[in-house]
Amino acid sequence: MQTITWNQQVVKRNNKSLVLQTIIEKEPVSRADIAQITGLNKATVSSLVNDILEENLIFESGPGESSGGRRPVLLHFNKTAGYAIGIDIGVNYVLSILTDLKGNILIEKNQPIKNVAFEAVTDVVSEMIRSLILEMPESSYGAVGIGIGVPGIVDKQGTVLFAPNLNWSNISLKQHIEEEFKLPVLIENEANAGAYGEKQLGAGQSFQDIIYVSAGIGIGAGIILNGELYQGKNGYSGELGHVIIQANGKKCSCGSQGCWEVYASENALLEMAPQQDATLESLVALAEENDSEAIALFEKIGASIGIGVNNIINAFNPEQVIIGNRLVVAKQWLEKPILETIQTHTLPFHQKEVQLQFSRLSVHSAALGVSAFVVENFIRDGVTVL
Amino acid sequence: MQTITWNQQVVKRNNKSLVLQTIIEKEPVSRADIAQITGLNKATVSSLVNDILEENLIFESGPGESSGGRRPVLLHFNKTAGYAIGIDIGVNYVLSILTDLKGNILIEKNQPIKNVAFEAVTDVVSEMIRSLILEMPESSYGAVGIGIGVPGIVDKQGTVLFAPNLNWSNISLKQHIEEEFKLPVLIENEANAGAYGEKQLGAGQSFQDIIYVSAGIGIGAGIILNGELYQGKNGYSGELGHVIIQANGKKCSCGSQGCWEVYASENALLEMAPQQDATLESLVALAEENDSEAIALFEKIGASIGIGVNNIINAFNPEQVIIGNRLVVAKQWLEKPILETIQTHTLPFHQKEVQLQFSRLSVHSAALGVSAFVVENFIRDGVTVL
DNA sequence: AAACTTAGTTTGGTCAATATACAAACTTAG
DNA sequence: CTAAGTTTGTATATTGACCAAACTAAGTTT
Repeated sequence: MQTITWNQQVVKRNNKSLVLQTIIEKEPVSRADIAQITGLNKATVSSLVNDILEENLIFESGPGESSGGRRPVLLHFNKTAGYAIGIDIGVNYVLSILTDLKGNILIEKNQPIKNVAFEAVTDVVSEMIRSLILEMPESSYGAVGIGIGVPGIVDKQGTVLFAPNLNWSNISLKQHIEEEFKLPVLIENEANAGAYGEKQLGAGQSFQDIIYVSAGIGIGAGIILNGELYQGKNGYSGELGHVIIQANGKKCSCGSQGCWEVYASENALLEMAPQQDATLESLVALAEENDSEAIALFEKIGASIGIGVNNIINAFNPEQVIIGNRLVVAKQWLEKPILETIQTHTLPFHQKEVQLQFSRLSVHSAALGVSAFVVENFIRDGVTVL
Repeated sequence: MQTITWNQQVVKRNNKSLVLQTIIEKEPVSRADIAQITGLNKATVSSLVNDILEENLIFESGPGESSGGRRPVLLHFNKTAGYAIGIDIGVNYVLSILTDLKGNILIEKNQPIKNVAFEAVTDVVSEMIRSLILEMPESSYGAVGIGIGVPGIVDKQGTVLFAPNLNWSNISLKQHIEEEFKLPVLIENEANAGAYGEKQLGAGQSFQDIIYVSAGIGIGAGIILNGELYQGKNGYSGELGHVIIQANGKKCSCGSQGCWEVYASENALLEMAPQQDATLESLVALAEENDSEAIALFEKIGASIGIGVNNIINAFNPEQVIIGNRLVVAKQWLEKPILETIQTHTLPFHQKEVQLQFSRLSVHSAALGVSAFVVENFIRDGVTVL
């Protein structure tokens, strides 16, 4: 049984968080505006704002326009009160970014990797973090945390249980990085991270129920319900790539048969290509030259993606489906077959208002997602403790 | 933006609810126990308990066992302070129950129907409600509400958007019943109701993430995440019966192809049966006589159910999957092929700890689910208003 | 210049939770 | 059969958070 008791401290913490969130979303904004938006009393807002001012998370600027009376003091979110580090570990690269508290990228580093052994990768990651911290501007709070996205199954303790493409299993990544840097560290599945990134900073900002499909070498998915990432029982859900769309179909590397990703991923694309040495990029190049074979290939993949998206819509009835990761470069040829498949398969009631979109943050979805996560944790826990 | 402000009233409401919930779950229980369990101060508990006593929702009984000091006053939930009405509208029957506030069934009425026209069905429903109210014992609050489960898509306003098997569309059921009885009315999809029933009173009581598969004439699903029913954007989610498990497969009545329910529902079973006039009951009778053809048929259906359950587990990573509704009578022959399909298809990490179970409430899942919903709403809203 | 508006602060009040002290009722050791 | 210790539950005063209302500040409108 969950035993959360409610008292005045909880009330204050929540209201303070509400005021801060309002400032972040609506800046510049006056105290009077906040009172109006939140329904809190002017006096309460004033008091809470003063608390937050002392914490350096917001600042005042010169008076704004009068609307017929005294001019308001405008409040702004101090997005450079601290910085977050976001890392995206891919199968053949490590991408790292330093962002301010609003998710703007200040520094970006990208390093190809060949050796995917745990020690080799974490060496690269550590080195990148060190250099980001060195190059970071001065600020009140410094680095507020490190977020890492991983292409694999991660549990709630930050252990990478299984990452087939990296050949990792049971790696205590969070503990390892936390010990080295003594900062809050958070590990998330790459698709979950991408979903959160798009929700906070990209294509999904005005939606509450979003499914983000990470269509890359395999297929993963991040599921956002009621505005929050759904994590399943053990923290690992969203293995939508292994939903069966063809009973007794082609063998999948997971041991099952007929999984979605066998028909709709980058791997599926390359396997179906007639060329021996095809890459996603080479096929896109062909399609751009109007090569009908390449275009037909993309359309076939698109139809298969559509089958899975149909399943997602019927199962979750989300407001929005976002397609992300590498296959986005072929959007031009994929979009139509996906939409057609939905139109001919999905229940009309579910189809009616759902939005299909492609990633807006491109390669940064996952890194921005974990960095946004870090910021959220900092704002929620870190500051109220002060 | 959601603008929930927090104040002392909210605190009190939540703490009061916490205390009442504790009494319901742990009765008989003393004030001191509650303070210990909830973390609230003894005095606070005392005051809140007195409030709830005045509302007649709990009562005191003689002193309990001493544990070395003064003997405690035991508190009990007054489960007969009011009664809830639960209705399950099926394709060829209407089942109605009167329950106390703990979900015990006091009166049950079941009436077969042939005419599924809206007016005919609501006449039956109204008549049943009237007679239940007449037969209801005296109590402080009387009938606290009416819940109705419907085999179709229901929106958050209680309108039945589409119920193919009843041939209903756009029926303002909630409004209609509310006007007649002047009681709170709540409409829910049959599978959602069943899921909630099993969660509160049946097989799912100790789990937080549950998928309830309603395997009947069609297939529906109720999705419980973090202990709460997931309702999707418009209140209609969980159309898992129309997830595609065979791309370009058999035509489905929904207009799509290869939907799960085309392969795994009661309809699928009857269609595959060699006998012209087969029914679920006749096939079960055959299987009980060891008819190998009938048994093979159930096993085939079981394997198809397994494919869909695999998809559910990989997508949601739930703690428990409950199979309910009519096909449960064939549990004996279905269980093994379902489990085998999961073992050979589902990701090992997801498979590891998930429970597969069959409904414990049998035909009452849905009716008990809506009735439990009514009780919950009453306890949460109804009483705090007093 | 007077009247009105709007922004933000100060003051005093209310309410819920809490700490503390205490009474009631029971057990146990000698 | 006491006396000491425990446990349950209540009474009282305090704390702290929000709020309403009065007030100051700084503008606009007529």
